[in-house]
Amino acid sequence: MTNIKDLAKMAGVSVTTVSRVLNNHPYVSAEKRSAVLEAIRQSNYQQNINAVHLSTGKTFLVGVVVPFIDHPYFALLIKGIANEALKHNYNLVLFQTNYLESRELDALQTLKQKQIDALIICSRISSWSTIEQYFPFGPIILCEDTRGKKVSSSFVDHYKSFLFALDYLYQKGHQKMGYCIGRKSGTNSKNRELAYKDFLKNYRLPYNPAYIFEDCLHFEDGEKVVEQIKQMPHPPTALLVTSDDVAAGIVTCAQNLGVMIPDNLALIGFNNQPIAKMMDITTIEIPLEEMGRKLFLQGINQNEEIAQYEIPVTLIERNTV
Amino acid sequence: MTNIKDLAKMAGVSVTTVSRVLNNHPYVSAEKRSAVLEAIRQSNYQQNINAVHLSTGKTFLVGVVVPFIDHPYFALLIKGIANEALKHNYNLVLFQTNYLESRELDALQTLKQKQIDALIICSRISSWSTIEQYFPFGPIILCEDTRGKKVSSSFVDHYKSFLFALDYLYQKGHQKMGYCIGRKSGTNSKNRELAYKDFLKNYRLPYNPAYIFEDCLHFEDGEKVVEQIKQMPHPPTALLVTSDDVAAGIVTCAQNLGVMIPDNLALIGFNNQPIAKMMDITTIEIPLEEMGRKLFLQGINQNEEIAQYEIPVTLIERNTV
DNA sequence: TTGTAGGCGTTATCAG
DNA sequence: CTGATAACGCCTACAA
Repeated sequence: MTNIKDLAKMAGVSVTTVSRVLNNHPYVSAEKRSAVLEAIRQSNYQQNINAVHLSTGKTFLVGVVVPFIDHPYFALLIKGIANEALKHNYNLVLFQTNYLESRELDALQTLKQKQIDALIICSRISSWSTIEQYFPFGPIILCEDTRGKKVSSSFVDHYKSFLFALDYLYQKGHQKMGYCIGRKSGTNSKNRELAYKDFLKNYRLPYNPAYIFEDCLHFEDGEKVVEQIKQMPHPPTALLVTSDDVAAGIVTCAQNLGVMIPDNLALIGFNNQPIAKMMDITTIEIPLEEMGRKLFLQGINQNEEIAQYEIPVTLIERNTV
Repeated sequence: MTNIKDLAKMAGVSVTTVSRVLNNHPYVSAEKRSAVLEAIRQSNYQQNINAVHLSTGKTFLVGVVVPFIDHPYFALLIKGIANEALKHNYNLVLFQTNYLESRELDALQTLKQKQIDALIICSRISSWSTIEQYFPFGPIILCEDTRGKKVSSSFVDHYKSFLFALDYLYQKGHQKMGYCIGRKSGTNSKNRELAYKDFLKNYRLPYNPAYIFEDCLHFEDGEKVVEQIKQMPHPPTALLVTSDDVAAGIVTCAQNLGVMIPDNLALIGFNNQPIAKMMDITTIEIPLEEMGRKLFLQGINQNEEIAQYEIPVTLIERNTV
């Protein structure tokens, strides 16, 4: 492989000059520049990017941590991140953790090793204090409410959104509402749980743990929700479903099992995925791609101060409430 | 940041010795080793991985090219790749191309620059000859039938699978069958088209271009398929649907529009995604995660010869035929 | 078992 | 405008 030194020799100039034309720096005469360019052409030269990385201390690589990628929420987030990264000539290193702490640590380590310039953590399992230890090594951006902490983030105020959706259902006459969620731990889930409990307390409604459905991630998870509801003597009359996919699964399954929607069961999905539109599902729109974009920008703008961006959501009224 | 030289000074040894303990090489006395370890502990030392890369010429990074990640087919493929990469201590660089040739070239370029050790192209837009030019720079693995070419791949014989599925439908009494596909170009699609035409010719059935539905990628795309079919004077009686997601969308929409499945319209999906099981959709199972695993291994086993692995598929009979 | 010295390919500083 | 030369941080013959 020919290197910068070879080029210098071929063009009859110094490596410095070669480096200059390579990086489009000024102060190089037209003739020398073209000599170098010619040498590059002839030799089919290719920069060794690792050497550049070592020398500059930058890699134009940003890490993205997600528990799994085969989920519309994360897929859309990554899509937004990827599109923005493309604009800024960055590439993405993907860390699929399956919520394995060791895997999350790997990602953090990678930051410390300077293999990536920044790390975006879309969802985490590891504790706050372990993540904190890596702050000195580069920007770490989170996708959860970090207000009050010294970390940047773009996030949805899930407490507020849940309260809003619950209120909406209440106005529509519902008293027995529950919700479906992916996992119960995690900041976002905790905030929703808090909202749920506060809401119940506020309206003096009873708390029924059976109204909370865990492990609802995909379309097919809607099935068990409907089955469980059918067996309840006092089923909920409305459900907040934290992913439109799952809501769609519930709608489909409900149809087959004779549960009328919205009459027997009202539904509010989240994200406003295309599937929600097609199936006419009332939903809370979360601009995930937009959020991905923001996350990325926070990662690479080092001159920027620590900032927490709240991403606004909007209710899309359709026919499941 | 403390480096290997500092460590050497602290531990009172040479950089070589430090390097040895860092890489678990033999021939270093117990006491020197512990001295180095102690220095590492005290200094909170962290290797600069870029320097390692430059020196060794390897990055433990594998590139993955996909058109978009928010699609179950690619998501599952990536999932398989990611899981295997994890086992071998590799990380993944994700290239989302949106089928932009320039973006694919970026990925290829990255290989040439030695930023990644191998490149897995799950689906491509660029021509065969341009890809060929990058063979000298590292392993390039494809996800399409490359038999007869000098490239490694793991692939499904879509010609064979399509023929098989078509035959199955024919045995069940169908004569007017069509198919839904993501895009018409692409090797895999071409092979399916070929199978389709050969099949028709073989049974002396007429070719009707209206029976081929393009741009069918997601659940919601099922809607337009059903709508189009409803308007046809002579609609197909059976459809091969190259993604279970889309098949599920068709089932759902058909229900709403009064198209009976399988009586008015029989369906065979592809992939055997969980959604197919839940919705009782007959499908051709493609072990995508397994395929991802294979692809990855082909990427990193440089001693291995060029090889093309055909991934077997199986028909899962359910209730849409 | 240990250490010296050279190399990996670039960029950056600084003196012309 | 141009070019030595010193980083960048690590690995690895080769010599001892």
